[in-house]
Amino acid sequence: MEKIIKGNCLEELKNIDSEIVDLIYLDPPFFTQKKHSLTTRDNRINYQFYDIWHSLNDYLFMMKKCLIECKRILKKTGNIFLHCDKSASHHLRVLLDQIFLPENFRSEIIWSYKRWSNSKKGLLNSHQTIYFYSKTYDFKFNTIYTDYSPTTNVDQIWQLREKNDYGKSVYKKDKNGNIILAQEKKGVPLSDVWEIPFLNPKAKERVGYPTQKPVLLLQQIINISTDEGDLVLDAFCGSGTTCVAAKSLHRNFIGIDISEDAIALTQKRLNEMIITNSKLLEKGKTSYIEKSEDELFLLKSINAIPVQRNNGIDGFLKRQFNEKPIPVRIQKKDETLENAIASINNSEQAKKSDLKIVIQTNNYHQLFPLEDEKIIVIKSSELLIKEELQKVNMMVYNKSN
Amino acid sequence: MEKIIKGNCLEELKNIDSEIVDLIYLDPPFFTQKKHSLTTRDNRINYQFYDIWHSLNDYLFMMKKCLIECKRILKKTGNIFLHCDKSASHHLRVLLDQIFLPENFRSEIIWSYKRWSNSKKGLLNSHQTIYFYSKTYDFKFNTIYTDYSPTTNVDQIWQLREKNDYGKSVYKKDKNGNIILAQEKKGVPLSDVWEIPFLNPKAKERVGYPTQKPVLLLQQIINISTDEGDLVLDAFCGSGTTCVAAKSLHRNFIGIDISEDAIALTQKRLNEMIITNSKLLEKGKTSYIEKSEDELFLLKSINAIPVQRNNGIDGFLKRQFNEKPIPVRIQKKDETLENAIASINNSEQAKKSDLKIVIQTNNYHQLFPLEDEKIIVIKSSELLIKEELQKVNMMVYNKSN
DNA sequence: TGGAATAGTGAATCTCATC
DNA sequence: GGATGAGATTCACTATTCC
Repeated sequence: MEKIIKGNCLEELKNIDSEIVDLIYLDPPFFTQKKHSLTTRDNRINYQFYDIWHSLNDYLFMMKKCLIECKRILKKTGNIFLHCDKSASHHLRVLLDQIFLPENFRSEIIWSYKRWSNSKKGLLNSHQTIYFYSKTYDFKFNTIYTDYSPTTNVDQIWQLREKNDYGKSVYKKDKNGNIILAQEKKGVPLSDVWEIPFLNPKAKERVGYPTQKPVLLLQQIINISTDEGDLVLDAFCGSGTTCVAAKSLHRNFIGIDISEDAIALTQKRLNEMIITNSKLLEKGKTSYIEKSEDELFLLKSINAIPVQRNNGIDGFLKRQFNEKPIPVRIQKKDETLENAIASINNSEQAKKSDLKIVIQTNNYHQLFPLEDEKIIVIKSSELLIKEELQKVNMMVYNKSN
Repeated sequence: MEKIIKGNCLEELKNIDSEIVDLIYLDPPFFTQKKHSLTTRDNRINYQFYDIWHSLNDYLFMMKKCLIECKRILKKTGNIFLHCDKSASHHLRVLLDQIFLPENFRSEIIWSYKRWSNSKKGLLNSHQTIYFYSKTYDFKFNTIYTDYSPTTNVDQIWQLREKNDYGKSVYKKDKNGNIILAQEKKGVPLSDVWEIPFLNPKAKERVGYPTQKPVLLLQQIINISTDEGDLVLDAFCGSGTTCVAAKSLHRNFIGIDISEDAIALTQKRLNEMIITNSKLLEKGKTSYIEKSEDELFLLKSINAIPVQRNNGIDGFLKRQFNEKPIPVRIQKKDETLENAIASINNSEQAKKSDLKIVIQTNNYHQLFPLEDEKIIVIKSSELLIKEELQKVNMMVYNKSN
């Protein structure tokens, strides 16, 4: 079943039979008290909706009525996910406790992401909350396993453990004192903090609808709480992300939205089914990091900001010279000092600076006298220490002769 | 001021003058309805406390009274951080809204960590929430800057941009078509999701107290919301992490706890922060909780192992000389080089070494020629750069005359 | 006075030139 | 031509300026 309904969510929910839905995902207005508006990239359609309410009670009253209907249509094994942000999350969870009861609270999922924004006085917001409740204790759940953390001790994965007399966890041993191997391990169960990249402004998946969520987020929710063929419902479907995710995972779905534009957009997306894989998730954050730990410490020790993705520059100082940035280049292990200097000079960005710094890290290659006023060469502290130690060793050697 | 008070938090708070505290951190029982108990590694002390309540209302009534007192003692520029977990966070935030008002809500901080799995049905719980409210709009806040994301390229942070006629953002150019460089950049402001490792069960820092929080977490809170000399209060101080963090950052503090054991433990931890030189080596890799970040980076950049602050030594090189350790001393901000050298020479531990290293970090005091063969003085990279920049500035000045 | 325009942001993508 | 990498681009941001 694929159903997209234009209409008021409260009224439309009333038309749905009881106990037939496996998963409800709700992404209602967050009570931001703002008008949200965004235009498609071709400037042809301006999507907007008003998240402005007379009072908090108005908002909560609407949400309460909606949640009551949701509970009714949910199967006994069904789950509900309510997406909110800091604006009203606490009030919404109080509602959820009222309607679904505290014992059916399953998780507070944190969707965390990095975002572009100007600095403000205070901390940069970079997460939203998704409350996960089930209708009963007997809820459907598929455990997803993720990779072990790199710091995990392999011994702990392979060996069975038990609690000793003091309640401490120790490796279990048989009568002969041999360790006992554990059963098959699948990885670490998925945690309740989900680092999923925010839908990037440049992503093809973006359709120009404000508050659009990444398909990946919805796929994860659908994966843990439903099986193929199950019925998914989104009562505020907006740009239709839930429907797209459900379709891609072969689930049945019902999408409801009050806006004509939203319904049209959802239909269009279902026909095109454009889902961009996050390159960042695919390749992993670490694949973008080109600097070694040593280089990072060195940069930090001179109060420089590290930059990746640039051949000539490793970072730049926090202070400026002539109101221009001061780029820094660290001599690489097998690089001559000349090459290091050439490298920073070739960098398109560094060319615009009046002063550049090269940090020398080894002495394998002698440097001919430097003419360029715009380049400062500094020996790294480690190199200086190495040189001094050599001097002292020489003295010790000479004396003992 | 350093004050550790044994007593009921409500009563003790009442004895504190109004509007004198800069930062309150509260880590109350979370309403888990459980008894928490943990034993020290040597099995000698069993710490425990009861987080069992007659009803949610009982719990909230206690917290409400506590928060009202907190508001009273907080300065007009003061901040409060309330640490909670999923058990009652929503109710606590409703309380905070009531007492501190919604407009003084600053952030919902997510402390996320990796944890051992006890595979249950559902998502692995791996975060806690810290609510950040201020007393007024005019609150104290120090922005901390973090590194740019590895996916960020230099070009855009380096170049000034403007909106063109179509409202698109493009690089700004001068009359000659050259790009214009941007202002000074400090990095990315700290976000509200903090990934700080949960106390590793084997960590030295761990003292055997249940619900113990990492010092790093508290240091971050103290850093963003107070300056040196400010007054920090923790009304449920437990194992005393807040006090340790406050002391390490040179803040005054008051810690309150009802448990005799907790008070004793806090005192013990505070006392151990002053560690005798003789204990230094046997401890080996001691925790470096009191080192400033700058010193840490400097030590790391020369491949040295940081040691806890003592009068003479900041760290040891990983390599040895004459089969003896090489201690390192970093010249402090307001310290003459002579004093730095005297300091390391006076250190009991350093006396056993054949070679010592002093890293000079400023030029305020001239150094007379050094006779001592056993001391190597190295200028820090930052100082070297500073000197070079001064030279260049002089040249620019002379030329223009 | 207070909403609207605007100017400054940086994450992560897309694009396009280069190998 | 596929892979690579540098550069440009866009926005559920935020603070300031502008009427």
